[in-house]
Amino acid sequence: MKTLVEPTLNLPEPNAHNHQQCVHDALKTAEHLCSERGVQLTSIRHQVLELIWESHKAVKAYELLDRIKPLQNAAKPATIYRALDFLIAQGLVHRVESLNAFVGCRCSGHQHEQLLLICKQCEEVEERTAGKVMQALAEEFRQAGFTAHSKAVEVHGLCRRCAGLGEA
Amino acid sequence: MKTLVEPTLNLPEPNAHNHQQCVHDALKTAEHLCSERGVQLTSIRHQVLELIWESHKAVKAYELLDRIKPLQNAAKPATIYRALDFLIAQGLVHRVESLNAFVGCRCSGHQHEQLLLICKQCEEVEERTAGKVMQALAEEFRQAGFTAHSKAVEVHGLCRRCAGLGEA
DNA sequence: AAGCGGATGATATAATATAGCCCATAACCA
DNA sequence: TGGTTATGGGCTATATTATATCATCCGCTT
Repeated sequence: MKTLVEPTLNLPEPNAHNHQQCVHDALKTAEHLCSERGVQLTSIRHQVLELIWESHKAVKAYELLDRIKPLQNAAKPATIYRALDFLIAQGLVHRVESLNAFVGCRCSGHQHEQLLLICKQCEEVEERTAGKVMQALAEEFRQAGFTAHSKAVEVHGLCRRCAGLGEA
Repeated sequence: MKTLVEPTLNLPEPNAHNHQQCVHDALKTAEHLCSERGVQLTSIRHQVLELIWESHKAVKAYELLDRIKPLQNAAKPATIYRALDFLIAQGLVHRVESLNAFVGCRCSGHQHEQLLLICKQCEEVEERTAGKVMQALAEEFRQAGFTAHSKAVEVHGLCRRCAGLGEA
């Protein structure tokens, strides 16, 4: 299986962190989880996950398709959507509803419902556990007599860095 | 301008309320707001709004298109999307991101960010102000240094009635 | 070898949304 | 009066996102 990494070359890497490490951890975690669960993190699925983790931006399905073609010549939309379905089912990827796009999940395997902070400027998505928010939601559900199955809390705005640059 | 109402005939109207009154109020409110704001609630926009309010379910753009054709023979996708853009900008309609669908807004003209409770069974959307949730969100934003521009809090699950029926 | 299930290949098409150009109307102003 | 602009909307085309369906392959079990 070919690999994709090509250490992000000289892309301006926005948030100060060791992204290679970050990707590496995410992939290792995914491998362990799938192995534990007895599900197959196949070559295609692994490649899609790797592509998603190339940045912390939400990425579109057809963008993934274009980018996987050099590696999987036969790739078609269904190829990507099937891989995404799997990755989402395993909690390895979030679907960002408001963008029709996908982002790597940092809390893979945990059950936390997440808050996604989506920066309009740099397009990066920050994931937060936001316990208080989820508690307050739970109380709303109780009052409304609503049985929640899935929560999508997506907020668009400016991240700290981009807001800071705007002011400067 | 033709009208659409045809008093919901014998559709099983789920939630116990006077829906005709409900629609009437929504339309009147919309008319007043647009007039106050000096924007045009044109015939097409009014018809689209009326169609959206036919139920409390989220409705798809192309469903609206099909349903408006008897009245607006020339209607094309852009006809609907333009009307929707307007109605959303005026806060008269919510876009439900997780469904790519649209629902009438009950708090038109107010600035409240809303919580949308979307029932998987009856497909109705309940809108709640959820002050505590929004407060908790605000606190998260502060911690994250995030400047929020739009919040979409959409939850899928079962409404009180449908959950009740399930148990029964 | 036969049969099974999961993953993928291959083709087609459905569903959702926007771009771009033109024209009609109304409001405003020189 | 005539020019100019802004807004709404018709029309054609096309972009983008997503799924359905059937065939094939591969590893595993019997």
